[in-house]
Amino acid sequence: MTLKTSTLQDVARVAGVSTATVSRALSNPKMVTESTRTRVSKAVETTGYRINRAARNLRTQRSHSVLVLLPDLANPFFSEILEGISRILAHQGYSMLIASTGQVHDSGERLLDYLDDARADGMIILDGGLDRDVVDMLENAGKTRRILFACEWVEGADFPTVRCENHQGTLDAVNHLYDLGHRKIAHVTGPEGNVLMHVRKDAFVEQIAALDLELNPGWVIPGDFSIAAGCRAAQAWIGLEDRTTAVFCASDQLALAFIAELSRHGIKVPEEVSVMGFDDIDIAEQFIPPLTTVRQDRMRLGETAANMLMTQITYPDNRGAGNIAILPVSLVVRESTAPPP
Amino acid sequence: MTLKTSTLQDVARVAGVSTATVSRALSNPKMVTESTRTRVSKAVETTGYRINRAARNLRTQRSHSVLVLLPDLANPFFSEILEGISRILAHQGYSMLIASTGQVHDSGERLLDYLDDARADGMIILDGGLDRDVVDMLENAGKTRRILFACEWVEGADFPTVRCENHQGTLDAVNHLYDLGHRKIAHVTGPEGNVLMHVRKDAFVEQIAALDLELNPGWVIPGDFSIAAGCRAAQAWIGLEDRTTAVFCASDQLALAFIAELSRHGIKVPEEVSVMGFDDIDIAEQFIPPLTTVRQDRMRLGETAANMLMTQITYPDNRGAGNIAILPVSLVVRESTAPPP
DNA sequence: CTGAAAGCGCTTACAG
DNA sequence: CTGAAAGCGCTTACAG
Repeated sequence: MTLKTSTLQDVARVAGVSTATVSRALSNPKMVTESTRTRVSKAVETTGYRINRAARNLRTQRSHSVLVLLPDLANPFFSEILEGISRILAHQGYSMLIASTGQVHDSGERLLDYLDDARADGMIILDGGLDRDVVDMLENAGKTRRILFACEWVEGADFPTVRCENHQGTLDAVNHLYDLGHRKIAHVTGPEGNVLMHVRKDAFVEQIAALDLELNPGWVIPGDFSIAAGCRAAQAWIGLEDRTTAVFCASDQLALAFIAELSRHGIKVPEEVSVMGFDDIDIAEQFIPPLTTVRQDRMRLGETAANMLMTQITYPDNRGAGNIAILPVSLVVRESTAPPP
Repeated sequence: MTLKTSTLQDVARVAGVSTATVSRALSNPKMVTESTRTRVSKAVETTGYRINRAARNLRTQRSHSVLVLLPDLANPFFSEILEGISRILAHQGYSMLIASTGQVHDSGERLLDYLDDARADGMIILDGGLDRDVVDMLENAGKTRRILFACEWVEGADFPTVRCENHQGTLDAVNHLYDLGHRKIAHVTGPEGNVLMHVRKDAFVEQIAALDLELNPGWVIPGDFSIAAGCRAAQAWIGLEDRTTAVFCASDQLALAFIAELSRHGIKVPEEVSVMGFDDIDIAEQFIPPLTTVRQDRMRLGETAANMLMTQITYPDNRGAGNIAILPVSLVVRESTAPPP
């Protein structure tokens, strides 16, 4: 029943040394003699001492925590990335703060405040759709070495980033459909203004051209990464005068909802149309039909992001090296794609 | 390009008042005259002052953050609960720290440390499967008013909790299947040792008895809330000598994987067997067939949990009142259930 | 290797 | 209504 937690002072008194020595024994054991070390250890034990992080943070000007900014807390795509980030941070004694872009905005805070008010030493941003002025503010504040973009990024800004091979993944997807015999392929895009949306769409258009395939204007269907957009996109596809035999969706959530909406209209996948996603979220494999998709190793992405950020925070002057990591993707062929009817 | 952030001192100097006055003007505006207030505001503006939270935290002995403990960061069930929690916290100027039980353990920390080392003012625990000695430690430390269990809870411990009507939801599920004409119903359980597993299983067994239905020992299939367990449970069900015509799964993830595995074995839902879940995660509605399930309002659950915890933290002496909130559930009938073949 | 002392940036009784 | 001063609990040059 420890009601009042003990301080460094208490430990020092019990061990019969100064607080400076206790501090050293704890944070840099080899600076003190073996005998002091054991006396301090014992004193820590008997007093039940726990460091007060608020005090240490104030003194060292470090918060020992990192903010992870998500576009949307409800999207399961991020769960495993968080797992990866958290694993690395915990290992280094860092805590993980989470916020979503919308809520930071709604509560009237500025993103930069997290860094400025000593709440976070750095941030991992998973939202490439940040308002341009927010991005500018971060950049102008000279905080680029405390910020890292993961999955998404901001074109033209000087932030380190880790992302996956979006371009290659998209080519793989289109080629897979082509190899199955599809010649009319549609694309459901991510949200307008999002980098991933552009990269994947551009790669799609590029490869369609490279394969010398037809591409009607209506075959590029605007969406975002949500379930609702997938349903809407399916309705748009159904309404097409000249339907395609295959559809490449910019995310799994989109693809799953797309297939579900088709199903509600009695259209069967892959018998009547092949559908692919991007991401390989957990449920993709359990869907009926199991979803053909492009796999991103989200755990590794999270780990890589956290490692890079920790390095930057620890060695802020190490400019240049390791500013960008691009992780491989892999095509996962399952049953939502088949030769055209 | 603010390189050095300014302090209260700087503001005080510019405004021509003491730091005490600046502090008051900022945190308790009505304590100072209108004219001082405007002078301070201007000084804040020109200096670009942001409060240093580490300093405030040390001084006030409050961290203004809350830890949310998840059993598993990768499970999408929690995403929307986080959204609810985060919304309330952000509104009150609190930050949200996230960790998973496994990682706290792996990194050699004790859960109690978050409270003891001034990292968090309170915690919301979403993991009822905590080791008994961890729970005892939390209870013995007298921190029960800083901790709240949400969704899950610990039997016999004196922690406030918010949860949903698990018992009623289970009865609704069984009754729904009964009303469709099912007389042989199986149950795939949650993880051994988990409260929800017990409550739902007991309610299931109770209602089966109340309806005077048969219940073979093999019809209660052990699982956990994961996808893998759903697949395993399906295999167990398939291997049954005397198969049931309906299955009630303790979670949606379980149910979705169960159906997927059946599908791999050529067994159709609901034509050959009806399957239900519990939770109503986003993807449930998009599954094929759309999943019949018991809906928990996860956003509201998160909001309620956060509100209750904030009240406890703010008024720690308000014992007794509002120690438990039980939220209603609702049956959502979709297409994974039908009359028996 | 160890200690005395300053100081990180706030808030809050205590006086006036 | 406002200010001078103490202090939250650490860490770290600076001496010795």
